[in-house]
Amino acid sequence: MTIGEKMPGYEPSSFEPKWQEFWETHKTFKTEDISEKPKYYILDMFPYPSGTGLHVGHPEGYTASDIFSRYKRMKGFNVLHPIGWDAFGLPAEQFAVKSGTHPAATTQRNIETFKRQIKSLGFSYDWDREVNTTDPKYFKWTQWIFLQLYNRGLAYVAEAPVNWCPELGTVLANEEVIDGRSEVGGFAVVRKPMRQWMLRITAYADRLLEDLEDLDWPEKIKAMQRNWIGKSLGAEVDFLVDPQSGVHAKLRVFTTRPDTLWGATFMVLSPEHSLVEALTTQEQKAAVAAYQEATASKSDLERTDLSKDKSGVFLGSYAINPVTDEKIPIWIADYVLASYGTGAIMSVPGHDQRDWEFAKKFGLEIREVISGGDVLQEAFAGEGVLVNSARFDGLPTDLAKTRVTEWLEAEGLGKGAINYKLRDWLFSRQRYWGEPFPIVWDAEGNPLALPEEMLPIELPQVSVYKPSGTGESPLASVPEWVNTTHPESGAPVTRETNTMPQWAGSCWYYLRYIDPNNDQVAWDPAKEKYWMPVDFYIGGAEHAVLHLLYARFWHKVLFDCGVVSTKEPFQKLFNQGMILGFAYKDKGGNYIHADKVTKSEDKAIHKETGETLEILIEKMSKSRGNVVNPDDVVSQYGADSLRLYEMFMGPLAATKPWDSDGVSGVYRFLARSWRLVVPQGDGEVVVSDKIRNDATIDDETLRLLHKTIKKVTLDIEGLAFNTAISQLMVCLNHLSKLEVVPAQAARTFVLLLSPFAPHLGEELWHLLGGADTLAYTPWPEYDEALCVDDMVTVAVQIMGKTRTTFDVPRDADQEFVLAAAKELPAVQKHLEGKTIRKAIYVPGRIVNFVVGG
RNA sequence: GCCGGGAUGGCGGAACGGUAGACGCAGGAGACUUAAAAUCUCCCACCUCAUGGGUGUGCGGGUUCGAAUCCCGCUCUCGGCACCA
Repeated sequence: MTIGEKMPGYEPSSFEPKWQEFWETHKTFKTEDISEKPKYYILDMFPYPSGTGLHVGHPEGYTASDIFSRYKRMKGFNVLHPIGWDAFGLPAEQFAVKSGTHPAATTQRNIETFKRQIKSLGFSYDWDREVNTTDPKYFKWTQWIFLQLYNRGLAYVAEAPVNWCPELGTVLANEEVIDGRSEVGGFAVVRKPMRQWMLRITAYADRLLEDLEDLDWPEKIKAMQRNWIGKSLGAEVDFLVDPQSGVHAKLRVFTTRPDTLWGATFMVLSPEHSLVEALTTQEQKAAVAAYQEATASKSDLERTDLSKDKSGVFLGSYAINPVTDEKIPIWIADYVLASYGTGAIMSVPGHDQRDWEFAKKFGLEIREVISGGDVLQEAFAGEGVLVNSARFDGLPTDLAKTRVTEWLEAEGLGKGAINYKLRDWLFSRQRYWGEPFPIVWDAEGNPLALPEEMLPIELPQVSVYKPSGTGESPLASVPEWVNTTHPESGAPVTRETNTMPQWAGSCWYYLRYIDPNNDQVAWDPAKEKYWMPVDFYIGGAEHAVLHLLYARFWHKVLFDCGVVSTKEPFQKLFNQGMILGFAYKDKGGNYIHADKVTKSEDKAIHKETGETLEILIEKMSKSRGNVVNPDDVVSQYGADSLRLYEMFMGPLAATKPWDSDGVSGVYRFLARSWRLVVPQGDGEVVVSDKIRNDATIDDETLRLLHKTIKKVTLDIEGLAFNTAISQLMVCLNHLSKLEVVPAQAARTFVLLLSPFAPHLGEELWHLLGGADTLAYTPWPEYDEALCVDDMVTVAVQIMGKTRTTFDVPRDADQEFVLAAAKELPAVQKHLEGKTIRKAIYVPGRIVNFVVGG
């Protein structure tokens, strides 16, 4: 689109940078630490400053939170709206490995790009509160929080099978492994035992679950967290190993179905179970060893592949079912996981599909103990009534679970138990670019916490960033850093060479924003009390379990330490939807970059070959060639148009495709808003003489204005920005047609527009005689009485079919309206020869005649 | 398989149980212009023997004077989880 030649048209580039500079130099959005005003803390999810810069998906959430922030300021709130950088992480380190550039330099450059881009969109952040997780002044306190965890026994070292990624040379958390491959890079992941720092998040499982109740979060996210924590109620039951086998041991199992105990016809241990060796008979030794080896070399992907057949090996020995006293065979199989429950199960093939498949394959007995299905055809896992279960026969499932558990406890055979899917959090990484642990090791191999006064523990300079491949971080190859003395005893010690995962810095950044420059404490308690909790947290759903669960965990620990005043950090959470982009594929199935495509009508044509391409709507990514850069949109249409389009596309929560043509629509709206105030002329920017201070507002305009204030206000509160914008369009369409525009009406319109298009808002406000900035001008109020019309259009239906409409006074009574409706010619026609059986009038809405005969 | 969302014109999307399709994009017609761009005005679900009538919110039922909206049963689709005993 070319901007009209006549000056002074709507030219965002002529004033957008000016206002950005104004806000910056006047510190317009500087937040008072503590104020008499009510507080409102609105937070964007912590961005990772990647090398590729922003794409149009990023500003969606930022724009929404900015609109809300600006609105809240105008409503009289003291608003905390900060931004910063989650800047540790793998990409900068991988770049360092390849190029030798220090990750700090890469990080710095990326942050500058992000800042430039973000600032060009006019977001109202308090830049004095910017934080950066890689800054020693910041990670000093990340390390301090780790010490609090350590001192409370929540951080420990364990030799644990971990997700080892040879390609990345590091271990990964369960959450960073997707389908047996690394989330970053998609490399294969194998299991390998290693010494690792773990955080005891499982100790908080119940609180993390229960406290979800009071949070104003999307149900979907709560469900995902509940699912991740995976609380199961059941029982632990002890199975005695058959004394004839010569082994005196008990096998403990966890089951959620104690009511099916009479149907347990065999047992299965995980291949890693500690009693496997002892329970393996001589004849089975070779087969068992081979199976264990095969399992160990399998990747998690192979091991969890559902479509594969059940596999397993008989150990040769037997256990005694404690309720039937029968001998049942003990097997190992990889469908039983070492890391869940006790690593052993009682197999009830009649009532568990996995056990059923296993029994079928190996010819094991399937016994029905719950009636209601046909266990010869498939396992019956539903609820039913107990059979073949001695004195418990006839009990329904739920009652039987309780009764059997009570009986097991009384008999000393078992007890009620709870299990969680949630595992402790694997907290160390074999990387350079992360926070060092404030831990040293003594000569005996005991970890010692360094005193708080020594923080921060900074990263040393290294010459090589590549992981050694042995599982040690690049820090291990810096002896002058590793070898040190203990500050108190003076004894020689070695530093922990692992670093913390990227999640560490983002677990508490929202607390640092409250008091970002404090070098005495992590944050001032009085300020924390004033600002917490975060009132509104906006970000993508990709953080549903990882970041949000970890941050909640840390927050609860800090709460127990008495350093935060709320038990939850984020009161309200909202996930904006993903923005997709049009992608194009040729006949060969290759993606064609959007630059090489012309769209005409509904077809996409390859500019060079003329081939008609397939049009797809997919997630934006470099490889698909469908990334839209906000810089391009800003230079073509201006920041306000980008912001407005992001919000106008559809509901904030919805996934929606970016259509660059759509930007021109909102651009045209902003240009018409400009022309409402500044006429198309040939000279300098002057306010239109149609705008008059002395003009009185006609009734129709006044009512439309109040309706608009109401709709925009309620829509902002409900995050329905798309419909707020459409109402502003309706309002402007009307104002544009007026011969004389009362200045008061124009000013109100500008105020309502300003959170969405703040640059244009400020510029027009200024032209209309407003003082320096409108950022703190009170938000317009509406009069409910002026939000309705005196005359309303009522639809007239015969048998629920609309036949015509007519206007009546809003407060006309039913009798009058029904009588008037009957007289309408269009109604008469349909009533002819018929009897009105029932007449309904919904005031101001509809008349419906039910007829018969 | 389990848990969540969705499905409305050519497209993005609006609609307290009450006139389905607001607002915008694309498209069409016109005005202005030497012309184009920009701007402005109007049209724009489908069918039809058009001042009217009929059909329409993924499919099939139901509740109701009245259903895109509520209930029951499906289909398709997008996210997430997935051998968790």
